[in-house]
Amino acid sequence: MAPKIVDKDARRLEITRAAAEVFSLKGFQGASVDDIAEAAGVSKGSLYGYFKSKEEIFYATFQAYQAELVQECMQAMESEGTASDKLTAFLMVTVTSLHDHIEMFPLTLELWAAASSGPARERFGSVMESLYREFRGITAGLIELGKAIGEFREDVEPEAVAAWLVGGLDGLMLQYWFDQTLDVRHLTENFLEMVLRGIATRTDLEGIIDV
Amino acid sequence: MAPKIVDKDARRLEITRAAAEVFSLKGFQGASVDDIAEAAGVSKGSLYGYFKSKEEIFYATFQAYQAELVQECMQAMESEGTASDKLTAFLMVTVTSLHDHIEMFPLTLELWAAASSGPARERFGSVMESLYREFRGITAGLIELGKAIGEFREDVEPEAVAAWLVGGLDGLMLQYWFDQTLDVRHLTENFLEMVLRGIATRTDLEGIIDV
DNA sequence: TTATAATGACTGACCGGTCAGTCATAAAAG
DNA sequence: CTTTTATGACTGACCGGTCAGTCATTATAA
Repeated sequence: MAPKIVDKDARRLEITRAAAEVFSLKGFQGASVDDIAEAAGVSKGSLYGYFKSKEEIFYATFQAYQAELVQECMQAMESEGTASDKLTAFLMVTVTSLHDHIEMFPLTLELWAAASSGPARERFGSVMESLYREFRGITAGLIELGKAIGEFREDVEPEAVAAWLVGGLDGLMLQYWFDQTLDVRHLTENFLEMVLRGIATRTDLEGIIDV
Repeated sequence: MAPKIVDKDARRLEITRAAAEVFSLKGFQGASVDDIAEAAGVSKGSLYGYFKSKEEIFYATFQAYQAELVQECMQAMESEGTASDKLTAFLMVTVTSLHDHIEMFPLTLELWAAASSGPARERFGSVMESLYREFRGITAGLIELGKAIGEFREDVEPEAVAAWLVGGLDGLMLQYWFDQTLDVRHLTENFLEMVLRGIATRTDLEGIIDV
């Protein structure tokens, strides 16, 4: 006498995948629970067996999307080479991943909006804060490393560079969303070259610049 | 035989000011037209004498907010000095202005979200595209200028630096919204110092770096 | 049998937008 | 100066529609 068993977690993940598409297409408010249920191939009532509210669905959906992205980016940080190499790898992997999944970008924009005002502000806001803090911390750590081994100059402030690079990625993708003729990878490569030249120590500089 | 005549345009502007607060607090979807009417001190019916839809109110509200910001930033571009000076002035004025009006930032986030998905995507999306194109164009123009007079290196790609600086501002303010302990002005000063060093020509560089 | 999953009709709150009517105003008439 | 009247700004009750969330019922596997 045991009941029908389903893998709840797997089912939840499946649902978030369908929800991601709907949210990206219609936004958080614009997507109705009926839309999501239909996209996921389940009934509305069943949905509420997996999530206790629409907000919950959105939250889980973004978490799942983000988890993939973060994992990819973190791996890049552990590449071999100088601090510059690692920083480059991190930025290029991130920009490439965002570029390749640009159709999901509205999900991020929706989260920003949800976290900025309205009833969900408290909840989503603190998630965003810690997320950015983590990203900045890791990036700043790379810069610190570069400074420690004399690769980067003493007057470089890791927090400043980290905040701008992390923020720049967001801002760049935003522009790309509105104008997909931008070659974000190329733009990033060129800009990063300039930044690295600006923060590298004299000795390293000698080797890089010429002309 | 005529009743009291009101200055429609002035009244519209007044209404957008009240609406800006409401939209910033509750978001576009979250703010009801009744909320806005109450905040503006007029009846809902009267509101529809000034604007033909809620979307129209939001659009006008953002336009008014943005117009002030853009004007301020553009002035900074026309300051005296080298290309570096102008670029610095532009970034610092912009970041300062955004910082001082941070309570209005959710309005921007709402617009991004509205422009990214849903029914208003077409309308708001094209506005955003041209807005960013203009900002990048002006910034890139400054870099071109610097290259032309030999202040900046030949291998600097104006479009790349422009896209990243403009995007970086957005991304930085986003982080600031979630964590207002960040000293955005200082972070920007330091990072820009690094960037300018990276894009300056060798000769200029000699003067700047030492140690 | 029985415990659980799944369903979808239903509900009640909310909201954008409308419209018939009110009222303060000021021009015109006496 | 007083009365009449044309005007349009303003009001708020109302309507049609939408949607998040519920629950009584049915299906299914053990």
